[in-house]
Amino acid sequence: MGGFPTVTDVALAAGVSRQTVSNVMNSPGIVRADTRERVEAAIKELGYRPHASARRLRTRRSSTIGIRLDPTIDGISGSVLDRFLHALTEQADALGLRVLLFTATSPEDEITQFRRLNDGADVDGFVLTSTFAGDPRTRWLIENGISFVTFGRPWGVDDLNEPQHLWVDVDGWSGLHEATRAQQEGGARRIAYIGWPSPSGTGDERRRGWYDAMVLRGDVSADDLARLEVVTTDGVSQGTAAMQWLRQNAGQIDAVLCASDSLALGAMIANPERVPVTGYDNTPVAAAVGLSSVDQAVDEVAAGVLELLTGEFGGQVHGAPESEEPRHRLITPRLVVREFAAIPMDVPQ
Amino acid sequence: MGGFPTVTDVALAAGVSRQTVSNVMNSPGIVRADTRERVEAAIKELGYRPHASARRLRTRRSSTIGIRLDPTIDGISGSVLDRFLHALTEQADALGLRVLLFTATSPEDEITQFRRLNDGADVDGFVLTSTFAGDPRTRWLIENGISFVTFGRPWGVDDLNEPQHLWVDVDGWSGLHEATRAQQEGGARRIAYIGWPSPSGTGDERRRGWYDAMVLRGDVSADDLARLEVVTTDGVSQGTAAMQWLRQNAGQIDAVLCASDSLALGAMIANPERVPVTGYDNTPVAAAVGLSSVDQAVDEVAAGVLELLTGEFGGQVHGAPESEEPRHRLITPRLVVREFAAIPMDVPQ
DNA sequence: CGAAATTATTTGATCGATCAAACTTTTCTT
DNA sequence: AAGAAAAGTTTGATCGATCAAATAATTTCG
Repeated sequence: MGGFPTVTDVALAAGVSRQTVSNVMNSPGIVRADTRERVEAAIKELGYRPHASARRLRTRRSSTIGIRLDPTIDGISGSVLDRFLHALTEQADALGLRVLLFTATSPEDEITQFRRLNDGADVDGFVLTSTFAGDPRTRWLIENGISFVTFGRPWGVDDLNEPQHLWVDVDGWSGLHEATRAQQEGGARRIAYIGWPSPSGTGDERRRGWYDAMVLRGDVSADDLARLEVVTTDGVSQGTAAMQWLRQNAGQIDAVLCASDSLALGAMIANPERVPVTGYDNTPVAAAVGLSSVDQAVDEVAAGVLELLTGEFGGQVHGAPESEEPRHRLITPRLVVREFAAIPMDVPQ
Repeated sequence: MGGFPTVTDVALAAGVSRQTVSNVMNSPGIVRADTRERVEAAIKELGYRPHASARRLRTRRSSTIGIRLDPTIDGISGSVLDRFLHALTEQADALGLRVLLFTATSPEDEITQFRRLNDGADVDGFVLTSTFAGDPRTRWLIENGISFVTFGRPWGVDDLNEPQHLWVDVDGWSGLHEATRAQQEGGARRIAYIGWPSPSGTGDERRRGWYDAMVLRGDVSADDLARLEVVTTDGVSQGTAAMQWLRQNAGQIDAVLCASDSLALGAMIANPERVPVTGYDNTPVAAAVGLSSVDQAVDEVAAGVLELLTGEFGGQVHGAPESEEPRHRLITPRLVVREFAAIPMDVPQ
């Protein structure tokens, strides 16, 4: 009755010592088979569950990773992070890891939180999202020897190969390249691109994917290519405006690619000719209104993040400095093609 | 050098005992002022942080609440839960509580997770979302004496006043009622409603809010009122279809209210006359495209959830059985009015 | 003023698990 | 078959904090 059973209770029931019970759970290999079975039976019988905090205290390991929950940024694209969070939680669970949330109002505040969670032994490491050039957070974590992996490559000049910085990212170039090729194979020649102002790490990558594919094909002049590109900040109404500009100034348009689903949604609205529009992020909104979109494959990202993080936990960080294992993962996104059908534009006939 | 400072280190530095240090942190009132200051100085000096797991082991309290991260359901409306999660994390933080995530594939699986997290002393209680009639989860939690609060009232017949079931919900009736009144005051008389099929706890509530306001005003006949209502499942294309149906069959329409932003987005697309459309949930999509919407006030919900949960932690559950404190909170949502301006429907002039 | 009451602080035990090292049993060598 | 090596199991100590009870310091009051 008195609370939950402990290792001692299990040991008593199975007729072995505490440590053997512990071994059955943590290094089953070193326990003789028949003993192990007896202990496992007792565990089941008593409904024993290890006390997570006690274990953490002793092992100095929390089996928990911390992640900051961003304030929903622009709204539509923010859902990528939600899906990532979900995938991360799910896969972490399968590895026996927990995901602890926290919030922060600024990078500096986030560093304070890092310190708090780390000092309190609440987490073993962190997952960072939305990194930016000269990010103070990664530097601080490296300096303090705290494990972390970023979703998003480091954008600083020298940082890309910093061995202490593990990262996973999605290959935006490849995503836009594939999207462009797909349209070209579908017969489109004059493919427009609505993107973000440079410099923007991710934005420039994506643009280059479109640009390279267009140049590779080579059936649009450089002048025309310039006319097929619109630069604008992110947002639905910006997408609408950009699309209107294109229709007036770019001549014939066979397809439109966008740097985000927000822009794509906007573009689609100002699009009575139903030119195929492709967005980026494959957000729920894209699915709902029937937009093609480049899917960031958050499952693979989450898997990569956990692989790197647990590899690190394995203790090889200070151990084998020249391990062959790569320090990052570049995930190839998937193009999701949808028909416009879902959204019957209601234009008076 | 050797790891982080402990209470003992602080005690040594301040020239007091471990326990006094502990008291300074947990019951500062019983420590003499000058002693307290000395200890606080030492804490600051050494950069001491209590070891969370050690404390949890001893106090048998984790200061952590568990919440299931739902798979993004319909996509657009799913973001309400994200915002709630964010608000919850932020406010929990201010109370010294942590938020731990988990996933589950079914209610049964979720119960398994409850057991795991509770037995392992990982969490002190749970927050449940998306409750439904006859929910097995709440019953199980009550039977096992585990603290929890639901976001969403219990929909079962007798459950509403079950004293063990603490809940916070948003008053959907009031939200739609206010939205209807706002349109009426703006001069609209024939206000249509696009809702979900009955029975649906939340859906029926919202519909009734519209209905009651319409009847109260009394300038639309019962027959007409019936024609102004469309029932459909949730989704953007369903919203579009419903709007088209209304335009053909409902006669003059001054405004349209919807049970969700998904429906509202769909309705708005099939709306060249620019009849005002109001959605529900105030999702980022609504903000992006300029839809009016009923905001669920997730901040208040989160505050209510934590109030109830920590009140419970305070230990009065088995203590004062007839406490005057209400066992639930009903939050009144806010109507957010937006102009259509953000989305210039691109109809050929 | 000195004993009782009150307040402040310290000491020893404990939460539940794992580590490190000691001990016992089994298996391998020659 | 005796001794060494390996495998399996047990014991005592420990992680860092708090609880409970004991002690010390201070205040109250007859």
